[in-house]
Amino acid sequence: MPAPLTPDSVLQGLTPPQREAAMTIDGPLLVLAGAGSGKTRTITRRIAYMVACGIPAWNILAITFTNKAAGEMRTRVASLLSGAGNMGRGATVATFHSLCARLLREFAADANLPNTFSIFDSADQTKLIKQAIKDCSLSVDNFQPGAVQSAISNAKNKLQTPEAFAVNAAAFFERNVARIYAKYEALLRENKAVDFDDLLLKMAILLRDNATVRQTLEERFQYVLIDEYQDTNHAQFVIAHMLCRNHKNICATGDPDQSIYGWRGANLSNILEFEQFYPNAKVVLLEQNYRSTKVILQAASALIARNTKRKKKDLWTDNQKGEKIVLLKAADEHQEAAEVVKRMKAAKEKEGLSWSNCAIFYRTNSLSRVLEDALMKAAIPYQIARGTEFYARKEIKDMLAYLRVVANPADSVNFERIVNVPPRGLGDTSLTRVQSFGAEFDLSLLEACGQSHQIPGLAPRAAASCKKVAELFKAWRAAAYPNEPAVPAAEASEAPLSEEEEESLADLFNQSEEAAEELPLNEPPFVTGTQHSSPITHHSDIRGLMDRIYKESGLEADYKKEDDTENAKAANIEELITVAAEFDAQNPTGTLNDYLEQVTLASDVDKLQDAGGSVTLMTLHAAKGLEFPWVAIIGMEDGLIPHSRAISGLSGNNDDMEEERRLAFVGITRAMVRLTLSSARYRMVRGETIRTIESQFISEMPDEIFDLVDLTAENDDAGSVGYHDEGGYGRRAQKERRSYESTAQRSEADALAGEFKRGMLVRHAQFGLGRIEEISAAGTMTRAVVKFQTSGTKKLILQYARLEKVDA
DNA sequence: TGGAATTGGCTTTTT
DNA sequence: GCCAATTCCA
Repeated sequence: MPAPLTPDSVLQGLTPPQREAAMTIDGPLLVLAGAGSGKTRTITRRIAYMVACGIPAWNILAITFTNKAAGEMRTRVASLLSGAGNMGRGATVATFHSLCARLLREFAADANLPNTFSIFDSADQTKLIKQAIKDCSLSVDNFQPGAVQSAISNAKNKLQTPEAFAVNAAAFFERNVARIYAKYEALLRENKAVDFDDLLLKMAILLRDNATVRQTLEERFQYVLIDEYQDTNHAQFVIAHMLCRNHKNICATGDPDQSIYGWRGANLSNILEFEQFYPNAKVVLLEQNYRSTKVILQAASALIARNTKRKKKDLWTDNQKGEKIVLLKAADEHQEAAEVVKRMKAAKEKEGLSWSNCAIFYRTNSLSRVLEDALMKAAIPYQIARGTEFYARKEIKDMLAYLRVVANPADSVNFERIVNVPPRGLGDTSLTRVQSFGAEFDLSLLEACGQSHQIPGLAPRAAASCKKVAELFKAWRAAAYPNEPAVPAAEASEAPLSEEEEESLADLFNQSEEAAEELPLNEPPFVTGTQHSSPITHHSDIRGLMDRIYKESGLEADYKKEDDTENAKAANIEELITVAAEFDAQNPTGTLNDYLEQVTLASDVDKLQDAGGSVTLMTLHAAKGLEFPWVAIIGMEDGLIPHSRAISGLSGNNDDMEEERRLAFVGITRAMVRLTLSSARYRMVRGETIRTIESQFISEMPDEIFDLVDLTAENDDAGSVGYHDEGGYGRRAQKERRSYESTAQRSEADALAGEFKRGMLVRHAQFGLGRIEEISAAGTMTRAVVKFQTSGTKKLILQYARLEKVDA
């Protein structure tokens, strides 16, 4: 019997500031929660407190950053509210993206969206952008899809429609992006799809322009809480504030020092200027840290103090002082990884930790490989926070593409992906014909396939193959949506195949038909052929649909005939089917769209298991919000942390640099007891070994908190060229021969990088006297940022700049 | 048309 | 060094 829920009982054990935050439920509230200050605890208690005060849970909306965080919050709130009966049920806890997806489905008509839209992931998006570029008769070489994609994404985050974007587009590039953007939007519409950014943009615009919808939702969500507010972008800002326009019951929690998503459009001023926006807002600071040792906190505070864009906040802790931070300098990345692993193992044994107490962070995903090798060699279990990796596999994407087309037959992007997978004799030439036919009569690719017999110039065999595919999809669609009248496209393909056509296709479709026949008739819920059973309406059966597609599409036969031994593809699909079965079990009323949405909006951290008994590897970004007793951050090098892209400072200010510093701060503050920061003197980057420089962030923290472990032989300056034994043969030798010159340049660059150091006084023939502010090694080029006394700050390439050292 | 072989390009972070 | 896209060949 859970204790009765009273406001007092809910607040038990909170500190005065936490209590104040939890008890402020009406009006705007900003909770500035330092790292490890018990924010989640405060938020969950706050929700429970509201319910205890008589606010029904279904009037409460909490928005988190990841699905995992949402899940955790849901669980914690549920256990706090277990004694609250009905009043405690029905709170909405979701991420911005999943919330918007859900609401846009509910208000599809108001949002001017088709009722079953698909959500395109970045890969789909890229394909569509490429097509848009081509459709604008521009070249993919001149307009890099990636660059266009981020330009469009930025525009969407700022709620700029193509028209609005065009108005502001002055330069050549922007003007063309405006055209591409408009075309891209048209293509999305044709595919009945929205991209990630659209979920936010369309919801924001709907709330902004449609008073009825706004009122409905404002009544539904009378209390709104937004976590990780420092990472919200403009669209999210608009959504949040439109939802609270009248009641103003908005609680934003976050920490400006942990804002690490500026590159994705997050706008730090959302949190910095919260009080300007709501002049009567209450602000609560949570400054006491319960997580880390004094030493770790000291390091973190010293580092973050270098930033200018922040709200001053003094973290303190009652925890013990703790051990010094290990500053590890290795000769190369292999030694670095081996040593980190060795020390982790030692710490585990000495201090009685479990593997799941340990985590290793890095700036870029590519750094995980060396670590994996080292961990495998040491036979240590590990997990990588890369849940999306599984979904990125070809066979998985193919399978999901089938499902996506079933859910949304207008999705030509995904249809194109699998129309010839497994091979069905539909190559480029055939497909182009189908495409142009579809374009002419305003049909989706699948619809065009259904009418393949009318397509001029299409080889009979290809036409028959098209028709067959269209029929497969018709059958799957009917099975998945038993209550739906047959779609027109399917009707168009009524004409039965001629005998000849059947015959000529026999070899292509042989396996799949056999497989279909083999399906046991009573194996629920599907029966072969066009018989209609309708289990889906009553019970989610993604698994059944997937099973059926796997067999009938010919994928299974295709994968299984592949050279025996390790049948990785088939195994992965089986894994996918297993996971789908879990979805069915957990979401009995879930639809195909729900499933696809979950899969598409899943993030890396979402897949992490808590007590897996294994070491956790992840990027610094993914580490946000987590904590571990033992932490190592590898690759503490200039160009990595801070990343070279931030150093080169294309944005012209040092916002990027500050964000990198915050990223390091986030990493450091994840550690509870032990922290190791490591760097490698030489590191292989994209197949080239480069000489590295220690991260400037190291020098921004006080020396005395470090315990230096230097494994590099200090005499390698002269002999550095021969450091790496190159076994030169094969393609590598070829490449080496070709790039002999650049190799020579590189050792010169290495030498230069060794010669010039940060802080050094130098003279330039043209710019005069200056001081080196940064040094960065980037491939064959070593760059220096030099602040000149009279000519300002310049970025120079050392090889060409001919700098002279000046002795003070 | 489809598979194999070669080449060029490239990497920051993710909903 | 790795991957995707392109080219080459049966």
